[in-house]
Amino acid sequence: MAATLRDVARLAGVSTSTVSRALSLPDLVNPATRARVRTAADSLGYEPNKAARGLITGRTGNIGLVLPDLANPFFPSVVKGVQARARAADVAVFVADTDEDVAAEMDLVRALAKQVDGLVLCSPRAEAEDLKAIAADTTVVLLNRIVDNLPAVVFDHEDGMRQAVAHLAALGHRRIAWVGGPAASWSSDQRGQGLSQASAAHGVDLVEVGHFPPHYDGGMAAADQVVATGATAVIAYNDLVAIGLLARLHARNIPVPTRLSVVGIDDIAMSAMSHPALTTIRLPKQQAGRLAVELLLTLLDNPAAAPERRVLPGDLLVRASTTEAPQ
Amino acid sequence: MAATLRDVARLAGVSTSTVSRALSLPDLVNPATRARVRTAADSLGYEPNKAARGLITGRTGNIGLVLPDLANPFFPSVVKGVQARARAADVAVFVADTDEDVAAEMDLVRALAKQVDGLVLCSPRAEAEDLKAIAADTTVVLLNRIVDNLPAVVFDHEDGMRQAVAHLAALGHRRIAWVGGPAASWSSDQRGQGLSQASAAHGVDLVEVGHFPPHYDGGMAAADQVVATGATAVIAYNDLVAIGLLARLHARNIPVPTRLSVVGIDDIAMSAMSHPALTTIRLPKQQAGRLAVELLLTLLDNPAAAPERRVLPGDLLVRASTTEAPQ
DNA sequence: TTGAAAGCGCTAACAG
DNA sequence: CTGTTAGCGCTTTCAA
Repeated sequence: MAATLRDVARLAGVSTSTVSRALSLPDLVNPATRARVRTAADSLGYEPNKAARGLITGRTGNIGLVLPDLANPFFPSVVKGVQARARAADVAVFVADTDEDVAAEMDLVRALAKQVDGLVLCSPRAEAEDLKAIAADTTVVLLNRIVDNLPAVVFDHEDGMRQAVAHLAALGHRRIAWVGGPAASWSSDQRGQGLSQASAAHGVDLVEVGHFPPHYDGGMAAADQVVATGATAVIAYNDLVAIGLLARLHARNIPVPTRLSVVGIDDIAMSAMSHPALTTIRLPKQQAGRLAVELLLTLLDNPAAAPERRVLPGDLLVRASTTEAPQ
Repeated sequence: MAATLRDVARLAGVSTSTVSRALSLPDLVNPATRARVRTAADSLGYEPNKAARGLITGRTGNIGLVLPDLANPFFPSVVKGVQARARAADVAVFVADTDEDVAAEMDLVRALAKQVDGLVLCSPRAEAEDLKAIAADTTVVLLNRIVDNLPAVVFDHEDGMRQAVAHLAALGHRRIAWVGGPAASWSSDQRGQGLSQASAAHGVDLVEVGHFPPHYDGGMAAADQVVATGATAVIAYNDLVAIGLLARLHARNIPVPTRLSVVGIDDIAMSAMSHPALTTIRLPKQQAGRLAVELLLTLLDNPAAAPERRVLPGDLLVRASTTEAPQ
């Protein structure tokens, strides 16, 4: 069906190796022959067989992206960033969704690892040890997770939380509730810690109401506990949780923001559409995806390179869900 | 690094061909040797190299999924269905997002086609001719699109629209607006047609307000025109558009549903969270994804099989955004 | 039931 | 600068 290197060689009247070189290392071949080969290749619509090439070079030209849940709008943004950068480098992307299941995550990672040159693990929930084991025999870049000195792209959660607390403190809030995400989530952890520091610095009380699923239902579930803390403001693990909070507060006739201010994190599209629109920390999701691939490609070309870590700042977006503390 | 067939053969004291057979065609090999080979393979943690196998069998064990926009929650659901079914068959999935760009779509499809056994094209915007051309040299299953007799999984849009119109007509609505999606969208077309028929059957006026981008902004943009039609109910291309409508109507102080009833399509998670919650047509998205892979795998195993078409029904979910026609 | 041999499409020494 | 040779890891005739 498809033309092979030999077909091109035959047509151009040269050996297969010359064709191979003319196409991959043009400098090593006489301009005249190079042109002849190119013409032949074009006329046959020749496209190299990646599998065959990979067999010998050991590179597949594919990478894998593993993430917890595509239904959370945070992740599609990351996917877009990853794909954009990958496409530019002519590499294809396997995408795997773990459904927030730690066991499935490791299985998927291991299965993918054998078929790709490298892996981007986005917000992985697995144990640090397991991730290190994977990284020992596959090139891996972490996204939104730090494990020892594995290469990683992360958001500056600490700074984000500082901005959120500063904002609320300036509005007179003295007691802030924190609705955490999954216990296995590194970012939830980071945010919680950043929050502790920032609230100490601002002299406000921080009340943690526990861990909740990182979506709408989690927010619904957390709302009553938040209210019970007596806090005048709440920061949620992410926008989805914040929107769930909003829904439940609305149902209970607790006015936002007049009685309770609500802050989300991520800035997913939906957060601008909620009622009231959500104050949130915008995270450069696509950029993070692009950068992760960038790091991965660098590492693949130069395995000896030191593992890099890139920290991306987030920024506070003030919208209608936060206002001055009551009375 | 990884163990090869030869390593296993050596350890088991047999030839590579025997190992190959013991693992892929166990019946053709003596139970005793088979066991020996299996033990050897396990102890080495042997995993066959897919690329090498593909080189000879012509099958990669990979499929591709191309879709317009992961940021539209409709598509992640499809992805999940596709991945679930693919995983069960031990095939990996390349995912490509075209960003609703027709040209990019064809490029991606062509690029992917060479690296996979088959392709699932979800809601493709390309011309029928182009899709047929692709299908001529790659196994393709269409999802949410019909082109001649290519294999496809589709939703019964006509019936869905009938349900929507019946619902609104029963509530006394006599003039219904339709906000269409992208002009290149097959499903928008189908829905429009279904709507024409259903409204004729129910004796209600249908007013088409044109084509809009299939997301929140599209709904925002369409809202004023919808109001100007004097319709008492509006059906939107999808839930995202419907939610955009809701937002703009809210901003203009036009009460939903008392003054205007709003119906969406898809039943994305967000539609249950909007204010008011959205009446919509639920589409079995994951199931469609699973089915598409199912068809694809069947076709790959039996290329001679007649192209099948599966039609999945949607069902009306009545929520707070629809009520009786005013006065 | 098993092994030897050939070869999928390509790249990478190594000569020339 | 170019051709020859060897082989990546696997499956599949073909004989034995």
